[in-house]
Amino acid sequence: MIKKAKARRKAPPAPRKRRAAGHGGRGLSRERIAAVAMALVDRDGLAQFSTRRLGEELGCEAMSIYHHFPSKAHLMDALVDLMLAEAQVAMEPQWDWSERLRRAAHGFRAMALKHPAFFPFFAVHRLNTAAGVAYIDGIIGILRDAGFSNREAAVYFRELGYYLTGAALDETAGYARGPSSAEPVPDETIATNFKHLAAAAPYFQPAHFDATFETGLEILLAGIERSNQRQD
Amino acid sequence: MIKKAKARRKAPPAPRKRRAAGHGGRGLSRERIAAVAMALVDRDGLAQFSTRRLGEELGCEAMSIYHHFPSKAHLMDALVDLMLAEAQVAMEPQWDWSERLRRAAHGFRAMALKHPAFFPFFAVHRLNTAAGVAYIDGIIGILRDAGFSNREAAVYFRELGYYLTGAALDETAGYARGPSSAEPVPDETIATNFKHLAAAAPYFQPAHFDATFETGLEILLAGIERSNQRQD
DNA sequence: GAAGTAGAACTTACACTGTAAGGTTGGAGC
DNA sequence: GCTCCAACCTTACAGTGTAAGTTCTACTTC
Repeated sequence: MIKKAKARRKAPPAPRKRRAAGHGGRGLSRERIAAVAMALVDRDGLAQFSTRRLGEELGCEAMSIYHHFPSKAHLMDALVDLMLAEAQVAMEPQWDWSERLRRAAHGFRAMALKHPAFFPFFAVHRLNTAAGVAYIDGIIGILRDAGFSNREAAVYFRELGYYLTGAALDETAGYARGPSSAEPVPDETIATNFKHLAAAAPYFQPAHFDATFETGLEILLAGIERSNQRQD
Repeated sequence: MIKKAKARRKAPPAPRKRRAAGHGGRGLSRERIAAVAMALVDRDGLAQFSTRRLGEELGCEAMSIYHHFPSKAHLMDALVDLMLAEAQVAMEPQWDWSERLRRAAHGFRAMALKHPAFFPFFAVHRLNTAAGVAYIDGIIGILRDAGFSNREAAVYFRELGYYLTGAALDETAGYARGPSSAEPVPDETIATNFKHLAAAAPYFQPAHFDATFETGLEILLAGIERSNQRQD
């Protein structure tokens, strides 16, 4: 049943691109594919990312990737887990629980800002990968160690998560960063018709991101701390 | 230069689907296209939404949509503005500023929950459509009326927005709703390896969404209120 | 060395996507 | 009867993820 596949070709076989394939060479592997994919997303953005472009970058055909990942979704999972590996939950017991939460929050934000192009994907997907559930479990563990009930831990985990996700999303896909509307409202229109926004506009610049993030985080942590004192 | 276009056809011209085209008929219009598009996204989800599917639903060819919208991005803008039209900022002066913010927050959340399939798109796009800047301007206006400086208004607008976006995103694309990982961690693994998460899992169910949202919102509003008293 | 084998990579093809370019139609205004 | 034009349709193209089938290559085992 072997078809005359070769005979069908118009051009000569084209010498296959060399790859070492040995230990540590340029051969493919889950790790290398994921790392190159992340670099590609970082560089060109999510919208440009495709298996074919990734193949080019890896020096292989697109379909070779499927030998290592059953689908693009599986590859994206690997990128999510790469992200999470960078946002390790602070497990050091020398800090009290609120300081550990603060550090975890900063780690999360740093992770997002390190991969701003990928974060919007991260944000709209459930965190039920291996590294994802481990991450969640770690944060809840901090809250439980602090003496919060399971219900309280779940609630405060969520409220912090809401804030962290929204903040990271705004800094990576929001004002002046993410995909714009097809016909953005011109600045002149804002200046004349939306005085409040125009007046506050300077404070929407990236220079104010850090301070905004910090004060909001402190409001939340203080609110959680207050409820803790009331309980005990 | 008129080609023999007709002669090229294999099948007879196919009687054109009737559309009234008159006032109020089944003819196309920006409004009808946007409304049907939103209904389609609500029903089948963002991933299934395409111009061809929309054309089917409208009873026209995909390309006819382009007579009313220059690109799909423009159409998506219209959907964003449809969403915002449902989340009107509470302008009623009978409420004090914190109550107006609370009502705006509830309006935002209700909007997201009314179109859970579309919200993830909404969340990762800049809000620089016509309705978008008007919305932002309205919220900032509330804060300015309350006596906050431009800087404070920008900061608190953002912090509230972070929370609202994150909350809505989690309720529409998070736990048990949004796109899952390709190979989700099975429940048994969570039960055995991630005790904290397993114990808190019941409180992650939708039944707790309302209460979680409310308490977090109150923490933020109280924090903002406290800073206001300190200032004045 | 030769032969066999299994894994890794490649090739082709298909059903989708958004949309550029141009063709057709029916009705309004003269 | 004529022109004009908005509205809609047709075709085609470059891009996507990926199923299915094919070929190469390194590593055994004689």
